[in-house]
Amino acid sequence: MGMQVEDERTLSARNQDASRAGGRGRRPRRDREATERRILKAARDLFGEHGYDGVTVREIAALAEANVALVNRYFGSKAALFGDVLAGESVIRGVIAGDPAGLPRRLAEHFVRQIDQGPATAMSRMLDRSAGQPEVKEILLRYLEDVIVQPMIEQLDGPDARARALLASTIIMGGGPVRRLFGLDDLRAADPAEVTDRLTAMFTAALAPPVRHRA
Amino acid sequence: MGMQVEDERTLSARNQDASRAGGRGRRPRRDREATERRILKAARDLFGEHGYDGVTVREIAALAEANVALVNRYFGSKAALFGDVLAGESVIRGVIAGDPAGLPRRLAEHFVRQIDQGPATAMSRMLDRSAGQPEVKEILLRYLEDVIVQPMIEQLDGPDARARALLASTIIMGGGPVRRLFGLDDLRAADPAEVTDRLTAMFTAALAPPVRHRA
DNA sequence: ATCCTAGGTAGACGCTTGTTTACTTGCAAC
DNA sequence: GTTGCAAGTAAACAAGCGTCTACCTAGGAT
Repeated sequence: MGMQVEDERTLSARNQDASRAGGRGRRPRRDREATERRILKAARDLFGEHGYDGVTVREIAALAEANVALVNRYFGSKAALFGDVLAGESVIRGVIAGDPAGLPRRLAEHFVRQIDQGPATAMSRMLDRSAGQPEVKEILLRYLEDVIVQPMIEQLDGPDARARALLASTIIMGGGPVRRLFGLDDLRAADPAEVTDRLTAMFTAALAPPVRHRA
Repeated sequence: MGMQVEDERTLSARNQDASRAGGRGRRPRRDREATERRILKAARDLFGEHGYDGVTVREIAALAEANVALVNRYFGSKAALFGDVLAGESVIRGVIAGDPAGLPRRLAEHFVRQIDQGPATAMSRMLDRSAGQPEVKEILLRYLEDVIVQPMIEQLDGPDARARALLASTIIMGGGPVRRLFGLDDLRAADPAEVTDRLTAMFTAALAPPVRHRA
């Protein structure tokens, strides 16, 4: 059943026979691509768990079972690697996309889903605890802008769309620290349907166009 | 060797004027208390601005115009100093205290006030970007528990009070990163009264007792 | 005038960080 | 075989961290 799985580790002779069909036949002997992939995956897991500052390149290399020097050799620097990881993360993108009317509920369900999934969701923990160096702040800001704030704004009618999107972002970004610090037990103890309803109302309050009067 | 100290530093002999006894006759010769106060103030400012991990004890000592060793001598450790700073911060305590019905609006007004005051408010930035070492996480957790979550819970009726308090905490804790990363201009651009109303509705959605369809 | 103590200081300790250098090794082409 | 080159490695680099020790020194008590 697992025949076709691209097992990224341990196999050394497997990837040799997979010679590129159409292109030039050049294939890495010791599979640099696979190593890069392992490093990237390790970085995604660790950054997602502990944030940028909470992870060392040595830890990344160890988890990837690669040499420390390769991290910098292949990705340039720790910050650049962080940027690459961020570029690959786009779960929330799909959550925001859709019909504007259902946006608050989709965000709420996403939030609750993160509670159910436990503390293993990668993205959320990257948002907090990751702005040590100014360079990283830059990378993080660009990501949040492109993936969360701007897509939201495009769905919003009425004035102050950006301010409203930022209010909703407050809930999104606050979820990480709260889950990480206080744990998940207390949130799980509550009825998921009701938590979803509450969060929907919270997001609605942040995002809904101003109600002048009932028109 | 017998040379007099030229004291290139801005000598702190200025604070000697408190030599005359007030009440008890005992007064420190070189005023340890004043030095401790300067260190504590410097720590409060810097931790508030950059969080625990973003500040070094050398920076604290420099800002306080004190020797680095004194930080550890007087406060035990950097983590303990952080705890002392936290213990002195209690603005939000007064915000939460009051009649339960007005709690959401008070929280919202506090949030807006932080926008108006600019990025200089100490507490908020300490909540994110400050959980590097497990020991610090412990200190931070205890503070948040005692000052925010528990006081909130005591004001809440109905089931799942803790989960509801955590949802409200999400907004509180998310505000820091959002303000820090995205700046204040876009939030300031919106009508403060409307932002306050939105936040009030957000906090209400998080905190209000369940409505139980046709209860 | 001298002593004694507490406030203050300089410097080093041991450790960790991200990064780089010099080297070795596997593997395909010759 | 031998060679060439990229993949991979070990070790060191320089800088920064929190902390601690040994040492000065101000200045009231004696």
